[in-house]
Order: sequence, then structure tokens, then C-alpha cells
Amino acid sequence: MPVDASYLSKLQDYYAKHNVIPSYATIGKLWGISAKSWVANYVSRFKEEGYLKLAPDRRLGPGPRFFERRLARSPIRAGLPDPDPENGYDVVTIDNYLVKQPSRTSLIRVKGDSMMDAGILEGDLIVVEQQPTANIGDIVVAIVDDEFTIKYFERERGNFVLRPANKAYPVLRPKGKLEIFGVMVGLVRRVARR
Amino acid sequence: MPVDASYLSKLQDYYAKHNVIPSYATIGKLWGISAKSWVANYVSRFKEEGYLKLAPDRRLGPGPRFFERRLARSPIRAGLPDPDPENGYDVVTIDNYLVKQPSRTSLIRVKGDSMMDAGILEGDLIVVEQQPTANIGDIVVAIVDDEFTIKYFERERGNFVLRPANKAYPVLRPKGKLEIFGVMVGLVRRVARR
DNA sequence: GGCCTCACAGAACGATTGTTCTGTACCCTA
DNA sequence: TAGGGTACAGAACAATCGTTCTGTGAGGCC
Repeated sequence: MPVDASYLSKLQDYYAKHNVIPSYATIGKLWGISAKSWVANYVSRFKEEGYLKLAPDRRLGPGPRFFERRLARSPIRAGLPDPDPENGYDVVTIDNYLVKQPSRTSLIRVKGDSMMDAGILEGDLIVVEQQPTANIGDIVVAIVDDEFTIKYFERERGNFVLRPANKAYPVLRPKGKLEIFGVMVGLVRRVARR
Repeated sequence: MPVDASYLSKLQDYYAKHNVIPSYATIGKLWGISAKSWVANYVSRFKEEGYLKLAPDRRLGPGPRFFERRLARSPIRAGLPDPDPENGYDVVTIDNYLVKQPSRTSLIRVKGDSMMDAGILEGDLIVVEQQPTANIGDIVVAIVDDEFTIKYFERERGNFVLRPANKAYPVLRPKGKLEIFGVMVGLVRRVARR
């Protein structure tokens, strides 16, 4: 028996707003059901299917599948939960997709268009894993003149250089040590709605 | 009085695992405090500072600052929680940053380089809000020949057209009706680590 | 040494929780 | 028309919740 999708999405919208799964009584109001027993019925069904689960202290919380966002691949199958070709399963939270180690991860807002040709635009948020070293070819966040700079990390005649992705900007050839703040592991862009 | 950071991070770790704020009794165990009254004391302090809050049905949940990821603005202040210049507050979860209505939001993986000049690269995930209409200038996901196409939505001599952001590709001038799947509201890119 | 404040412990309490059980209206099938 | 499942409503109940109140020991200050 398929899960009642509208009940689930009402819960998801509530959770998106408050980051909490409410009590059975409140879920009932949300769903337009006044019998807690019947709410319990649905909840246990959602639990079986992995959309909800109990925390160690028996509190009701979202399950692993609760955060699945549909990854629509082709229009024909649009609407169906669709396996993600990249990791073999559905994309879960975007946070989880991008952030592996929260404690070492920062966001940096991009200024300027020096990395335009790498698809990095002004205003984008760069997801950075903080670490003092990098591999050749990585996009790094370096500290130059007390400012963050996002550039390709490359080698040129034995020296490390910072190369922009825009022909209008020069390659940076830092004298002395090159201070690396971290390595870019992701990018987030929000598009303004009109 | 500054918030006790270790208490907060213990809560954050618990929440990261279970997506739920536990009861006062469980929080007490988590913190090594056996008096619920004193837990309540701390909780109310966290609530005042925006790390926790009550949902409409008085359930305890994470507050707006609970998910703060450091938005590092300048190297000098790197590491400190830093106000986000864009919305006047810290960036919260990336999910919340991008997704307003989970039930209407899908992800679509980009194929090809037809939107390259708009900073949309192959393999990126487009965050799409599903809706049958769009405004001129929006980047839309349209359905053409049973395939998703990401293009600018524009008007040309009274007709709607789909314009790529890459001179190597032609403008699409669909005959008959133009089926719009949704409007792009965000973009997520994961960079492969070496 | 006396007093005060801080940092918690512990108990009491009504409210709310999830569970369980019974009741009932409405199809659907035979 | 009878019978049975489905989809809820409603009530009862013990357990647990958050709140509040009182108690207590350790440290700081005068």
C-alpha cells in the first residue's frame, strides 16, 4: 500500500518551518483527522517505510527517507522518487550532499567575477573545507593581503601560483609562503525570484 | 553571559544524529546534569539567544541560530560567527537557504553545457520550484521532446522562446504550447576531491 | 565567621503525551 | 440483504512531559 503522499508532504512542510515533528494531536489537526488513534496508525506506517523514526528516547523524528528530495531525471518519470545516478541512491539533504565534516566546513561568499569561467559567480556561496594544504588543480581559498581569494591552485616553474578562471585577471604569484584557508568542496547559489 | 558552547554542541551532535531535540530528562543525561530544573534554566537561556525555540504546539526545537554554519567573511574574523551581509543574519541550513516549499521542490541534474555562460555546468544540481508558469528572464526547466531542458525564458516577437546561455547553441522556438516544469531557484554543485 | 550568590539536586504537580480499546458510518462484495 | 473490511471518532489510561518550588553544598567577599 503506497504512503499517502499528501499527509507526508504536509508533515514535511511543517518540519521545514519548525524543524520539529509535532505531537499526534497536532499532526491530527494538520491532517484534518481528529482521532489520535488513526494518526498513530499512519505514523506507524510511515515508520515502517522509513519516513519517520524514533530517537533513542522514543521521541518521534524524521527517518532517513524523510529528507529525500525528488531528483527528477526525465519528464516521463517525473514525480516518482528517482535514483540518483551519481551515488546510486536518492539525494538526501543538500547539507549532507555537500558537507562531510561540519566542524571544518565554512561558507564564503564570492566577490567579483575572477572565477567566472569555472561557473563561480558573484554572490555564490562556496563550501570550503578548512585545511592548510591542497592538491594541484584544486580550487582553493587562499589568504592574500588579509582577504579571501578563490583561485585554482597550480604550479608554475616550481612555484605555487593562484590562477583565476577569467582571462581579464592576472595569475597571482605570491612571494614567500602561500597561506591556504581551505579547499572548495561545493557551491551553493540562490536565484532571486521576481 | 555567553552560552556554554560545549552544552550546545552536544545538543547539535544529538540533533545531527536524530534530527530531534530530546526531552529535558534526556538532555540532562546528555549534559551530565540530573536536575530537570537546571536543564530548563539552560534551555531558556538558549531560547533567548535563538539557538532553540518552541514550535507552535510548544514543542522544543532548534532555533534559527542552531544551524549556523560559519560564514567566513574576512580572514581576520575567520572562525567567528559572522553576520551574513545578504539577509542581515547568519546563513542557516543550506537546505533552508535554498528550499522554501519542500513539497514543490525538485532537483534536476544538468546535462551538457548549454547554460555554461550562466554559471551552470554539467553535473550541477538545479533546485527547481515546480510551477506551470514563469516570468520573462527566469531560468526555467521546460519539457521539450520528453526531456528536461534548462534555458532562459524569454519573449521574441510575441512568442515565448528558450534561450541557452552559450553561443554554440541555438535559441529554441517551440511550436505550439511550451510546457514549463518549474523555475530555477537555486543551484548546488559538489566538487570532487582528489 | 557570617552572608550571599551560584550551580545544581530532588520532589511535587497538573498538563500533555502516545497507546489501546470500543463505537460507528460508509462502502464493497456476495 | 447480510456481512465484512476500511476509515475514522471518541474516551480511558498510565507514562512522561515541562514547570515550579524547596533544599544544599561550595566558593567568594567583607
